[in-house]
Amino acid sequence: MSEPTSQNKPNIPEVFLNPYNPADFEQKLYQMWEESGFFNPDVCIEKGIAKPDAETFSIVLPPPNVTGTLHMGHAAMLAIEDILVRYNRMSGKRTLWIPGTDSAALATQTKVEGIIYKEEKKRRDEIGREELLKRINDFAEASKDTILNQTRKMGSSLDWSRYAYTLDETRYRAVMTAFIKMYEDDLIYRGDRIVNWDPNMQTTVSDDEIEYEEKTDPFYYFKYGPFTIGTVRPETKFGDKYVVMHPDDIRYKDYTHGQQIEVEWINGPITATIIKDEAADPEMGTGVMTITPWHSAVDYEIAERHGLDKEQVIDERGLLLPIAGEFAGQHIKKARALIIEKMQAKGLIEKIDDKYVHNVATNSRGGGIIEPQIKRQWFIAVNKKFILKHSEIPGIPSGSEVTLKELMIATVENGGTDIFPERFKRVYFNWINNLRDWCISRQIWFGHRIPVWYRNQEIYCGISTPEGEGWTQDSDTLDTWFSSGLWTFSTLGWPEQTEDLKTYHPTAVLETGYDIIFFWVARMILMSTYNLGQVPFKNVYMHGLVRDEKGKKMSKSLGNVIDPLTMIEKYGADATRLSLIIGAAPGNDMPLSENKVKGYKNFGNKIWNISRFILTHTIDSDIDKTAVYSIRDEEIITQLSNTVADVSNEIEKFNLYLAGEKAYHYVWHELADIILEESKSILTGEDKEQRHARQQVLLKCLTTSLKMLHPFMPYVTEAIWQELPPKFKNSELLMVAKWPTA
RNA sequence: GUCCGGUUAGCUCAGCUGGUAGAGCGCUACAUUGACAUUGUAGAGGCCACAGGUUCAAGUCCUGUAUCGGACACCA
Repeated sequence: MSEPTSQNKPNIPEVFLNPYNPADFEQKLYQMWEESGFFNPDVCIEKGIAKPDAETFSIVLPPPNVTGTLHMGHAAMLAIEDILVRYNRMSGKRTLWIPGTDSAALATQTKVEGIIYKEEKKRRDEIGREELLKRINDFAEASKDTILNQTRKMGSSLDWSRYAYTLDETRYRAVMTAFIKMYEDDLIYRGDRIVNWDPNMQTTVSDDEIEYEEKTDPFYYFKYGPFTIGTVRPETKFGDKYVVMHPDDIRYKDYTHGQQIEVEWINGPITATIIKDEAADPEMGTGVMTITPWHSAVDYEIAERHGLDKEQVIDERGLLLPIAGEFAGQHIKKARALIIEKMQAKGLIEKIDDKYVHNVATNSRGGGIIEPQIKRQWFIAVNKKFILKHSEIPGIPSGSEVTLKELMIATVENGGTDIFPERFKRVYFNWINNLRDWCISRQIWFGHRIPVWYRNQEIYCGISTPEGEGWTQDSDTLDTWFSSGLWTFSTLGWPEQTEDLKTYHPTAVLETGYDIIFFWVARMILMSTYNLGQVPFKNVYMHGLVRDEKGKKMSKSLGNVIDPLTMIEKYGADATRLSLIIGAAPGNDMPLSENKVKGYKNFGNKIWNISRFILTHTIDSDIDKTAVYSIRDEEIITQLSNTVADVSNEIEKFNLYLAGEKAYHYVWHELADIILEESKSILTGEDKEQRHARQQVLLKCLTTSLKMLHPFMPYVTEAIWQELPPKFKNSELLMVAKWPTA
């Protein structure tokens, strides 16, 4: 008998003759997945991939800004979440990953206003609320596909049929329902309080949205009657009629609280009142200060403690008010020098320090320098008691009298929500303990408008305009984090009691960067525990920031930005994903270099070649024929299932970096370097039985490895899977193949 | 100021509940037209920041020091 010639021997698919080129496959594969419908758990149940009563696994995608573009931070987030989702889907769970976008109210409005001003030289007021909103909405609508398509490129197996947008109809109902409920529970109130005012954007900004910039300015020492006071901001000083010192400061023991003295000041003599308060630090300068309660949070608190007058000095646009006398109407920036000139002339300046370094508050969402102002705003009371009627939160029985702050603490303290890595729990508690009432109103137009109407002294809160004439709606909109806080359940259809809500809430895990633990994580816990009596998610997994190879923050000015889309184009999505996973311990910043991505592209090709080699030698194999395994064959099989068990275990513990590394190491340095090498002689040897057995072992190694690698490298593994002869696989799509178990 | 991390091979970092050190990249030598243009084998290189302590045993636990970084607060 002669050996079959290459003519009549079955051939391996031709695609394997060339190296794996991701660009040739990725788009087609994604389309195939999407069209299969398996991103949707309902379809998985329908087609028998998941049992109707299977455990659920749900994640909400932290919604990227609707006008944004994909950066490495997104890419890392998508890689991590998609690995969890694909693993759980293959494991037979009812797996749901919900996509969405965020209106990013302030940032988006700023952007569009900027464009309009540049092109038409028109400001917000000249355009009008309705027209501006239309333009912003059009802009958001037009740009949303950019980020969504870039999200697809990473291979994200999101259920697009459940796409949510923070401003769409369902989310609008959720926001209104939550607001009204909180209003009726007296947890939302309106008050005059000092807030962070952005004179550029003409809106308040929350404490968390502020960034401090270091600046060097002159520091002035002024004569204030018998005292010397210091300031960097002379332009706020016109109304300073209180002089504050520490009660124990012996230098000023002869002055008593409430004592009045006459002092010569910027625009003439004024009556000053002595205030003794511990907020004055005796170590600081002369230990004496004057206060400006309307424009400083600390001063405001002192004034509140002693019931002092508060006067506005600077208006909302940054112009001085009549209290400034001859300087009234001038912008603070220009007035400063003139005021100093006048003070100099009056001999009220003792000394000037030229190089005083201090922090200036700026609006991190694209606005300008923050000017504290007292304004009438809406707040959420975090320390006010109320009755939580229904509760599934550990340690909080239904009907408990609680505060929102207590709910936020209990959720994490009692393990209703677990945070990884552990150390962020402390960060979370620290923040909650310092939490003040949350200012939720914004003076911008893009966003959910506050559902409150006014008529004379009447006030009405409801979803639509009240009956009768003469009502006007509050012109403010809600902080974008108010609607984001509802995200885990508003995306599932709340306030309707939908099947989705019953099935998928609480969600399994929230995966996000540690930089938004306060903005978002804490607020979701607040909103979910309050509105549903449920924790929003059982686990929080914090990833670090993606940095360059030297650990520096990526920034345009440093020129060290690595663009995920460029990486996908050059090396493929699989390589990009792996480079963001391996070597990235949870919560630690991850260094990334183009070389690293390149290295993982090689790995993709390695898998490709392993497949080609195994297929070449097994394509003619009869898998139905019984195989007699040698001891070594058994050993290989055992090692394979141990590896899978190991990888599964690390994924369950959220140690994706270990899971990825172990899978990588097995495939390259065990399967390829050792098993394939030793198999060569067997495959070309004379012993037909031994050869047949080894063929079956290698096929098993191949299909199992492809499954094991799929969550990490979905494209190349699926591309290979599609080329396998049907007799070698038990599922048409690798994406829904059953996760191997020992 | 308060809190939290880090300090391990030339570089970037792993090392979970304590049992005399690991990966990737880089480097050196050799092999290789090969399943692999993207390969393999072998190798060099670390008193695990420092000083004490607990222990039969300490990168690993405790205390302190140095140093780098981060978050938050304050800044008249």
